[in-house]
Amino acid sequence: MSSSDADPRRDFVRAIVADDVAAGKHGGRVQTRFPPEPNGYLHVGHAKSICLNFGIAQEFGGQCNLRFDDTNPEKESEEYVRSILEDVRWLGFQWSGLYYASDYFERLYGFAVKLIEDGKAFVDECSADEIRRMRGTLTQPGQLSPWRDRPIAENLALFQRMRAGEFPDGSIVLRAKIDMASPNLNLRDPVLYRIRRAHHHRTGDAWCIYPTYDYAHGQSDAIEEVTHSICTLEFENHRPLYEWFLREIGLFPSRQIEFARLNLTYTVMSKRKLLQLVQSRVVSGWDDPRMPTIRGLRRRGYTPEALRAFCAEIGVSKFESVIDHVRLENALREDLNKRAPRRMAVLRPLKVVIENWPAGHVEWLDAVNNPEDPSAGKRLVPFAGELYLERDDFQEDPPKKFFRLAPGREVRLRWAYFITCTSVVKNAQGEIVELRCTYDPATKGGDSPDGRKVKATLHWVSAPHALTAEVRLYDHLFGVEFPEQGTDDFTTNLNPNSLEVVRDAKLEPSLAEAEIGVGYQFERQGYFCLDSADADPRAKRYVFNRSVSLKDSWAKAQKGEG
RNA sequence: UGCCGAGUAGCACAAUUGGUAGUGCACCUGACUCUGGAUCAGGGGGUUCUAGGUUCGAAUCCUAGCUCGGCAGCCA
Repeated sequence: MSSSDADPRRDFVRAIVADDVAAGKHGGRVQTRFPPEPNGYLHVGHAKSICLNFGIAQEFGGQCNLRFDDTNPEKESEEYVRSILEDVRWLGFQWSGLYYASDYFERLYGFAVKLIEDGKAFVDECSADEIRRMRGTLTQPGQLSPWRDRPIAENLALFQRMRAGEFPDGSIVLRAKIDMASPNLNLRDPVLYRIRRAHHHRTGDAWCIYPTYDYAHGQSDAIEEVTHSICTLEFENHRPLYEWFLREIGLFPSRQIEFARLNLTYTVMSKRKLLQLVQSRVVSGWDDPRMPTIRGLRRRGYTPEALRAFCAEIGVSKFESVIDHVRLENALREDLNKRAPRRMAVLRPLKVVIENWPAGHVEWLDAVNNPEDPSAGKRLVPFAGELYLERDDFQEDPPKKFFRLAPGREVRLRWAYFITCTSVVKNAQGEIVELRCTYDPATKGGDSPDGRKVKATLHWVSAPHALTAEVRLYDHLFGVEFPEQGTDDFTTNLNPNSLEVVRDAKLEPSLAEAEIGVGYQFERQGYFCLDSADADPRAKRYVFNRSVSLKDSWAKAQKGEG
């Protein structure tokens, strides 16, 4: 993690940790953990949690484990484990210990036996339906299970036989004996173990009983002696249960602290909904560049630095806020502005012929790689008698504030020459197909010795040297700020134009050496990167993703004009 | 019903133990003059939900009220 990262705000979680350290709690030791369930891909919301957990450990000289919360074999897989490992590393974090809740199955079983022996847990033969019915409601207490007072020895024997596979799936469960009248429904004799004959990605078929999250999570924290167990708000009501287990079993007193998960405008963040988008083919996969997943963002061109800076900037609180998507974009712009090499690319080419250019002549001109960073050096760009300009950079009948090319007008071609448009060539339909221009040899490099000014500098690409590329322009996946608001079906708010493919873009030849994972600024347009899945530069297949556009004040100005 | 959280600028959010209310977007102005769709600088804009209270001092603490949101699975 680079030292240039923004200082994280001192949020309420850090305040708690700082207080504990100052008070000498746990000898001043700080231990956190990031506990994903391997049932899907990580998204920016997880990045927030990762930055929080690993960040706090770093700041307080502590440690952060990566622990997979793999207690539900039916939804989990090795594929997800691998992707999560990769994403956490890519974000720039290194875990102290790599653990799996499934590693603790034997010990968790032992703790359950202890609870039974202490008369604090029992085997219940009620069905899931019955348990649900007897739990009571928000306003009424629940009823005691008829099996609640079974003798300890019988519970022990039954639990042992559950493990041994003597009962069918879902037939009986182990429950804690707490309080069926508690206003907190989580304390109404919660289930600790259920029977599921499912193949587990790590323990295989060794177990047919699996612990529930509530039972497994806190004990796993305690086993690792996690001092601060940071999770999201929906677990707040579970905290009394979390503490009950640690107290009754007599384990390390890990402390659970809840914060608000990340929400972003113009997207959805739940794994379930993201999965729905993948399965319904609205997107091409979990790594579709429009997805808020870590993989999607990476493929889109986001950098770990930008993501970390974003997380530091938004801070953490207990308020379920919705962060403006532009703040994510700004974090990327800020990062890439400092270090992305500049290149020229014409997305919608309009051919230009320089009439007074010596036939067959080619010049290689110096072009600065990054005006923000002199150490980035220069490159050479070829200039010949035919080139491409952006169609939008020419107007035959320009409105008042249009400063770019028009008949009779002179503009500068970046790093090259001043050119003047002399005529327009149209086809039978009256469409402009080509421009005729002249260049001023005295303006080589872009300065005119007589000091005359031009109002615009345009990007361009030499026609005979141009690479042809596919460029994918992305917009928000959803057309409204809050896709889940005011509708039962969030997909009705999908933005039909979230992907625009430009198939005949022209690139300056140096882009043939573009590398996957590097962001380039296409001047005056935005930041782009090679698509890691579909591009193959060695086979001359160039596919670029627009990571984020440059701020667009011209479009705004135009809008203002009406 | 219980627990928790939130009401702050047009919008979305901040504000370390009580000490001149900040950030992004939007808006306005200026600088640069080889990204005029980049970048940088500056500016306008708030009775901090209401009513009381504590205090030299309250967005922050207390009381009452109003409004809104989250959670309540043999998922995690």
